[in-house]
Amino acid sequence: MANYYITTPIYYVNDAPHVGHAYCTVNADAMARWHRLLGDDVKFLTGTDEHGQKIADAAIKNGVSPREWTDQTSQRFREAWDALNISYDDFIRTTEPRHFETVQKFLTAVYDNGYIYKDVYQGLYCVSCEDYYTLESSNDGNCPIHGSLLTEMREENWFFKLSAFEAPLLAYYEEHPQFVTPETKRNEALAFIKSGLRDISITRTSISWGVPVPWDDQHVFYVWYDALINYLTGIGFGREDDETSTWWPNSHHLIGKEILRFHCVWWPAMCMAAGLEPVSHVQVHGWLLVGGQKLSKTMAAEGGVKLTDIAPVELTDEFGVDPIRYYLLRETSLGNDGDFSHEGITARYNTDLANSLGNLVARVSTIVASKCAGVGPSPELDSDLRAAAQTAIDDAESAWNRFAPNHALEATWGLIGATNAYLEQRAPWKMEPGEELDAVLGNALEAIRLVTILATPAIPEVAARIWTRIGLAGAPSDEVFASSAQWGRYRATLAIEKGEPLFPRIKASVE
RNA sequence: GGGGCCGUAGCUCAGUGGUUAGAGCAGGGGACUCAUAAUCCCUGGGUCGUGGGUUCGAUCCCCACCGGCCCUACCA
Repeated sequence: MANYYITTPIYYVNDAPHVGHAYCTVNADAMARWHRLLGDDVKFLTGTDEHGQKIADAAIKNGVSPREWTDQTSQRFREAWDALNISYDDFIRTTEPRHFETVQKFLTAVYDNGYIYKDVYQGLYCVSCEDYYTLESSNDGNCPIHGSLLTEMREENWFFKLSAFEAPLLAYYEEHPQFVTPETKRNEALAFIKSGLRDISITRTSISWGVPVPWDDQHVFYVWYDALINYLTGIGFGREDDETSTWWPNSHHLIGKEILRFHCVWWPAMCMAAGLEPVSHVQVHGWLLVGGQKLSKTMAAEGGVKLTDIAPVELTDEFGVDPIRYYLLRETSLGNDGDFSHEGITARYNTDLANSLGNLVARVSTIVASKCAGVGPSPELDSDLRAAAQTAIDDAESAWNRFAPNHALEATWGLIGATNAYLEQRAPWKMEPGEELDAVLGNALEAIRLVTILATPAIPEVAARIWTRIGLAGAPSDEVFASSAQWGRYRATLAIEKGEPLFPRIKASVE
């Protein structure tokens, strides 16, 4: 039993929810569900990032106030997460009063500790990007993306003394080898820190859509700077100290590789500056690619199907909620880029879900119905299947614990394969009713029971349905893993149901 | 310009401290018929991107190059 706090990034509401957001959120959800299964106290936080000039502009363009605009767009993320059966415990919006309060408390602490000072921000500005560049990061004074000439801008800003944290960050990395995973991403962050850190501008005077700077009412905080603090808002920093100490710093941020720098450099430094221990773990994931193409909204120009064009709800409507969750978790290993395609979803669906799992449940329940009068027999303690089950349990447990859902599911499906092979070998359909038949079917049912437990973080709805079909009351997530994930616990309390196919095969690749 | 990642069987990906390089899917052959035309068994010589280097020996170490990608300080 432990406390487990996991977060997704808060998503920028200028963008519609797409598969990339879903990928990250589903992974976090599976981890949250896994830890609830272990019996941990879990807090799973997601939400939306709602400040910044682009949001304010978008609102004006649509003829509504920024508040109304973000209300609408934030709601779309909630709808997407509802469609994907995301079990978040809290949904934060950076426009909420609680967030203002935490941000102001946090940054006041940083200010009081002497890590914020006023200076003139001077930089090269690209109107198209709405962003600043340094001379080095520019292309000889031209925008590296648009190629247009950058204009010199000056603005009085408050700065965060990031440069003061180079040594403390390196020490923190040294003392916490698991701070950033996988290791390649950790190396990337370390290389960046070692290359030298510059102070960063954290406020703006040119816009008003943001969190006001408490000690200077001319300024609001720069959007990224208030955004990171959401992780503390969610656990009551500066408002409910007990809540904060319950969940922090032993916490987990799941993030995409493109925001590594903010989470692995800025954020721990900010925490240190506020006198707070940094988050204990940042898990970095890669990107999904469509047809080998990278899909971010900045590369929209090229045309073709982009990941950002695919709404999660379209996918769940087409394939079902759990199949999409399964695909997102199974297909790629967290940390590397992965491939995303309709064909891939269809293949996973048919082979893993329909043929392996669905068919196993169907064939077993049919035989139980016809030869055991619908009552599930008990398993043998010394079954041939027991070793395969134990391997699956051990491997899946270890994989879930190290943020490797794909390996957890691979291990789980290993047991499904072993069970199908076991049935083939024993051929219960040829047996007369009796002890031998009961033993074989009891063992198969027990294997199925264990599979549903191991798979429930990924496919909670279907796992619960299978649980019911094999005659068990409640759901696999009702029990604590340590006691339920043991061979020999299967005892039917309800009648076995044949039911409709759990995953009807998909004939041709759709569309 | 600078930093970093990737390039392994038709496809999607594992992998190692340097011996005979792996899985799933697809393909081929066989078995079975309880099951969603499902399942089970057998079947994997692919220049481990290219060219060099180090070495007795490299897919894995070093260098260069080609191709794809990320970051370069507001896009999971």
